[in-house]
Amino acid sequence: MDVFALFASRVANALQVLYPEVGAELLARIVVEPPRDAAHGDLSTNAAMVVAKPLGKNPREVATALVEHFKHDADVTSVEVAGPGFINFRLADAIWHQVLRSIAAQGADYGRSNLGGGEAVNIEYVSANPTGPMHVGHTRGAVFGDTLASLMAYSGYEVTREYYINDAGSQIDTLARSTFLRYREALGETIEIPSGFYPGDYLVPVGQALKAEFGTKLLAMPEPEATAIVKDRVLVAMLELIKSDLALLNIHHDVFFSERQLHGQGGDIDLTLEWLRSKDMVYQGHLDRPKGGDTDGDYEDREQTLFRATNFGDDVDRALIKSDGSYTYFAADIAYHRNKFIRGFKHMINVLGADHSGYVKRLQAAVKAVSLDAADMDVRICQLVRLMKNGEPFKMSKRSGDLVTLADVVEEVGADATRFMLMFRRNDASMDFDFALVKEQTRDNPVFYVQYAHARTFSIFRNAGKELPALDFSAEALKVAEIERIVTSAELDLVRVLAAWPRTVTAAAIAHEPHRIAFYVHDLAAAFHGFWAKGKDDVQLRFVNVEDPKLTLARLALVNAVRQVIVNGLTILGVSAPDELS
RNA sequence: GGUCCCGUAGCUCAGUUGGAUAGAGCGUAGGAUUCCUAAUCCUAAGGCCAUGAGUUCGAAUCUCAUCGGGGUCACCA
Repeated sequence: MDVFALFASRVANALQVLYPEVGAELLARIVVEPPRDAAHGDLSTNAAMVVAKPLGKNPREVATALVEHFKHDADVTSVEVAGPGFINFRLADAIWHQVLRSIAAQGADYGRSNLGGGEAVNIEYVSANPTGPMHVGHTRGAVFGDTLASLMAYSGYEVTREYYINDAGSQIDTLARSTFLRYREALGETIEIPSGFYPGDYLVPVGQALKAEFGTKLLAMPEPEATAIVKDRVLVAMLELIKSDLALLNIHHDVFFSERQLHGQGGDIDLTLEWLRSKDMVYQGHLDRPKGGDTDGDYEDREQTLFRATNFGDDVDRALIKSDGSYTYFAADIAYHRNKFIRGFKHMINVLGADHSGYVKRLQAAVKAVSLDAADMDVRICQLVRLMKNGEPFKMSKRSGDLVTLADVVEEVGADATRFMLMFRRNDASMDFDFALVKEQTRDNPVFYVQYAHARTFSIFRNAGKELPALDFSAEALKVAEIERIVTSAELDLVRVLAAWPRTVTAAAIAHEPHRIAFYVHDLAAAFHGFWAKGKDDVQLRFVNVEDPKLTLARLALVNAVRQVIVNGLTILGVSAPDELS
C-alpha cells in the first residue's frame, strides 16, 4: 500500500466530481507528497494551484472546495488550506495501522511495483576492455549498473544485464602478443616485455596453460595462426578473470556480448551499414579540423564515410570506416545497438565512466537512428572515484602494475561496504572513497549505521524472548497483533517513514537514480535509532513491556516492519543484512 | 574554442523532478549510559543555494549569460 498514491487518486476523483472539465494532462501534474515541514501535516497537495488557472478560478477557492469534499473522508482527521493554495491533510491513525498491516502481508514485496509493466529494458554496464583484471575505476559503474538493474527489476521491468566485450580492437592484438611472450617464458625463455605491451602477472598462468596445451607447437606455426589461437585462449581467460572479479561484488551479467561477432563479411556491421545507406543516413564527406583539439597534429583532410549523426542530435557527423578500410569502433557500436533493438529492447540504459561523456550524444543518435525513434537510450555517467586513506590519496598495487584493482578494494573493505559507499552518492558527482572511514565502525560509516539498525531489530526480539518467554512472536502471531495499540506520536512517526518506501522506490526507478535507495535506508535507520533511544528516557516507549504482552506484540510488529523495509532496501543495494554485529 | 558534469553550512554531501521557514553527517559547544547493544541518542550555533537576468501564483531546482573546478574532443577502444 502506498499512502501517497492512494490519496493522489482520491484527490483526482474529487476534482473530477467538482470540476468535470479538468483534463487528464492537468491531473497528471498534481502531486501528493509529504510536506517538507512535518508541522504542516502528513500529506500535501498542489492540486488547487495546478487546476485553478485553467479553470479561471482563484487557487484558494478551489482548495476550499476540495477541503469541504475531504471533510467527509473517514481517513482524514484534518484538512486545511495553507499558503498560496496548498491543501494539507492529517491522517487518522487507522491509515498508519493499515500501512503496518500491508508491510506484514507483503513482506519482501512491500515497495515492489508494476511501474515497468513487464517491459524489457537492457542495462549495459562495466564493459571494461578484456585485457586484464578489473581496476577500481570500473567499480563504481559496476555497482551502479547492478543496483539500477535490481531497482528496475523490483519496479516491474524485465531486466537484462549486459556486458559488451570490446574484443575486436588493436588492444586485443597487443594482448595476444603479450600473452605469447608469457608462453615463451613458460617454455623457459627469458623474456623482456616491451613498452606498450601488457606487463601484468595475470598473463603468466595463461602462458603456462598454453604450454600445457600445445607444448612447443605454437612456436612452429606461422605467426597469424598462432596469434589467432593465443587470442582465443587469452580472451576466454580474461573474461573469466573479469567474471570472478565481478563475482566478488556479487555482480553477474545475463549476457556477454562479443564485439567480434559483429565483424566479418555479412556480419551485423555490414548489414547495419547497408540498412543505414538504404535510409540515407550515410554519405561520403569531409569533417572539419577539430577546433583546438588537434593537439597531436595528425588531422588530415580526407573524404570519409560518415553517419548523419547531426540529424539525430549529435554535434558532428561521425566516421564509420578508417583509412585502412576497417570499421571504426562507433560503426560496431551502431550495429550493436541495432542488434539490441532487434532483440526487442525499446528501453536501453548504458552506464559509462566520466571519460566517455563525450560519447553520449553519439550513442543516443545511433539508437534513435537504428530504431527510427522507437527506442529510448538513457546514458548514466559515473564520475571519478578518488581513493583516499585518512585524507591522503591512496595507492596500492598487487595484481596489475600501478593500478588499484577491484579485488584489492573488496579485500580491503569488503563487498558490503564497497557497494554501499559507492551508492551513497549521486552517480554524477565525483567522490572520494576513504578506506579508513569505511573500515570504521561508527556512525560516520553509513554502511555500518544501517546494518546496526537491522541487527538491533534482532536484538530486540532476542531480548523479548528472554523477558517474555511465554510470548509467541512468530510471524503468524505478529500478523494478528493488535496494531491499534500503536498510538504514540513517536511510533507513528516511524510508520510515516515506512510509508514513504514505495514512493521512494518508484521515484528512484523513474529517475534511474538508485542512490535514493541508499539514502532512504539510511534515513530509516536514523528514525529507528532515534525511536530506540526514546525508550531510554521514557520507559513507556520501550518495545518490551513485561506488564503488557499485547502491547509488546504490537510494537514487535512495528520493529518487524522496520526490519522488513531495511531488508528490502538492502536487497536492492546488494548489501547483506546481518542479524548480529560482531 | 565546442561539448558534458559539478558549484548548497568550516568539511563531506542530500534536497521527494517547480512548492511553504533550504536539510543530514563530520567538525565545534553542551548534554544523556544502575535501563531493550552508548557501535546509539538529544540540544545549540553555523547559509547571498557561485554571480546576474529571465520564465510564473512560486526557482537551489527550468532558460540564457558570466565566473570558478573537472571530464572530453580524432580514423583510440
